[in-house]
Amino acid sequence: MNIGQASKASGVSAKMIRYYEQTGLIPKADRKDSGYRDYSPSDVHMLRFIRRARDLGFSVAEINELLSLWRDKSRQSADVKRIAQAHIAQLQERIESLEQMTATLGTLVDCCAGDDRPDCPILADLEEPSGEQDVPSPATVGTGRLRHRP
Amino acid sequence: MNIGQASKASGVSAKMIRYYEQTGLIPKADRKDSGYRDYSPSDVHMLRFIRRARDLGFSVAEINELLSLWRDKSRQSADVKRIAQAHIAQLQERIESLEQMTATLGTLVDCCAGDDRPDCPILADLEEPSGEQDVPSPATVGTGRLRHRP
DNA sequence: CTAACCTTTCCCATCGTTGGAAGGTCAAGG
DNA sequence: CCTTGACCTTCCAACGATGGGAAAGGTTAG
Repeated sequence: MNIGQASKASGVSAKMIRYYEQTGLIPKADRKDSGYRDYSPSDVHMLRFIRRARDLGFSVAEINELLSLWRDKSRQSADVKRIAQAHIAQLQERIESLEQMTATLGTLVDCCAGDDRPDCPILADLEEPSGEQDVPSPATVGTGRLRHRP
Repeated sequence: MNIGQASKASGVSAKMIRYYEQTGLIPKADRKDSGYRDYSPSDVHMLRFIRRARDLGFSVAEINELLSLWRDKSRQSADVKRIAQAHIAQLQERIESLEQMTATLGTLVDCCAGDDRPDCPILADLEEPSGEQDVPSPATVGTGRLRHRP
């Protein structure tokens, strides 16, 4: 199976398949005489696993953990559960900070006349935050990102 | 005022101040004879504006829009309101997809014995998604990111 | 044989941010 | 005066995950 077919079958772009190989997330693919990479159905299986985990917001580093547990037949489901739970906690942190942002912005928008007068409470707040206490813990907001899927 | 003092006063790192200048988000700073950048209190004011907007999850591109409205004395608050509302909609989209992820993961974790047996429903689902319908609209998930704040 | 398509590797860009190296400036103290 | 340390300058690189594209070669149907 060529990379293009593996890509279609797994939903992972050919570019990303090569990238995952290059960074060691997946083992180096077999090569045909032509030099083309050759994928087996079980490779596609693994790629779909990765794709699915990405859709669930796991980082590649986390997927690495999951993959090694997946490959390890004596894996303990407790380990997987632990990783999943930690990931849920991360997601919830992100949700909370996003909700805080929308709440703040929503308040500002509600206060905004939205007409053609130049007095805008949104800009005013950006200049001089009203509550002084800005978004609760900006330090914990970042680090996690959502994936780029244009 | 040196860049370090402007940084402390605004909460924007010196690195980022230079980056914002370089990319044209803020105008080129005045220079002292020594070559050091020289910042006025109103520059610091602008930097705090930027900082606050980043905390609210605006992208630099969006901040560019906000800044030009801010600088434009005849700005219409309707324009600012429009930008803020669009941003809220974006944030809500992200929240929804994150909530979908946690819901799916939560279900899996609940089904997981969490003991030392190798049968793990989480891994099983990653292999063969149960609902087949994976996360609702993964295509709309990405593109927006949270900022990197280690 | 040729056209159309696939694959290969390689480099570049994105976005926001941090890190470091190599070198210039400034202020205080010996 | 000179040294020390804190600061500043520019430039270059990296992160993570992904896409874009070029140049070169393989494969396949007509």
